Amino acid sequence: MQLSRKADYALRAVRHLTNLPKGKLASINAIAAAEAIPREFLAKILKDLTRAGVLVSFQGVTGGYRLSRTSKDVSFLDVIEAIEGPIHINLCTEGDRCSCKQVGTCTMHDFWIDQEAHFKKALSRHSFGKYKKVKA
Amino acid sequence: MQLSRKADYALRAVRHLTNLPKGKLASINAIAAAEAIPREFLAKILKDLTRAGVLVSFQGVTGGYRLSRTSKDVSFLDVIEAIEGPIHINLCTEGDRCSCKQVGTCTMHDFWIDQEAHFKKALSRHSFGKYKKVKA
DNA sequence: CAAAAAACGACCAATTAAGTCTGTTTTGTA
DNA sequence: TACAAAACAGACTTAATTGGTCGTTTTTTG
Repeated sequence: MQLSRKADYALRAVRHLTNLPKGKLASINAIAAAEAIPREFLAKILKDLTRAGVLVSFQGVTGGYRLSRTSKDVSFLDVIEAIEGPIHINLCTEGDRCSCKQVGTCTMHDFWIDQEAHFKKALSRHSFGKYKKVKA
Repeated sequence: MQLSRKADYALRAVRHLTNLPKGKLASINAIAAAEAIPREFLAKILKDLTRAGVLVSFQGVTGGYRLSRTSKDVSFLDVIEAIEGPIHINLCTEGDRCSCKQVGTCTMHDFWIDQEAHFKKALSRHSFGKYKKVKA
């Protein structure tokens, strides 16, 4: 019942990119140093975020990463799900993988569906706009 | 970011005990069969719940388990924390184990504290009274 | 071309999750 | 009193996941 280290690092990395001067890029090395994240592990994380469309990457000697869109349009949910996949607070809410469906009607199912919806909403409403120090 | 199978089983077991006729006990075997939980695994779970004070157990041939108090006074939080220990939605909210404290002030910390508080409140407000079929 | 950057994928150690197995103790009943 | 049925206790196992490392390749630019 805890966010993975990986997802937490991802959030920190994105927060870092939020405060980059417009048009600038940050390298893995720079982010790793600034946020105290193991270099190679961060490399994997940034790759995942790029594949998920949260970041844009540039190769080559002047390369690096930046957000793919305005920080206020990047939510915690975007980042977490990019790393961990779709959030399911209980096996029970994964639909097909829920065993209680076969046995009968699970009376606790609705509760978890509600909680999950609420949590996801909170995460999706929380954007990185809040972490921008110098507002453009 | 998901409830453990163990905690889910624990909730189902407690729900089962909620609907026991007053004064009656249920054995591990009975619960395991009714809720489709592996017998030996459930035994450990019920032991944990008993140690945590959620259930009361009786040994001997007519033994078994029952709730230690009214079902409306047993919350999801009671059960989950009995099994998984104190809930911490992120390493960040565990206080001492949070690395960001050393580095500086973590701007995301408050968000997690809030979310955790909200989630725990929801769990603590959700009691098993709701799952009682025949209301005393 | 050399340096610096990202991309890719194999590998690894430790921990946790989920469950099993074996044996002990307690207790009501035939 | 012996037996059966129940809980108690804890060691053990297996597989998956987590958190992270390493080595190599590709891209880009001064």
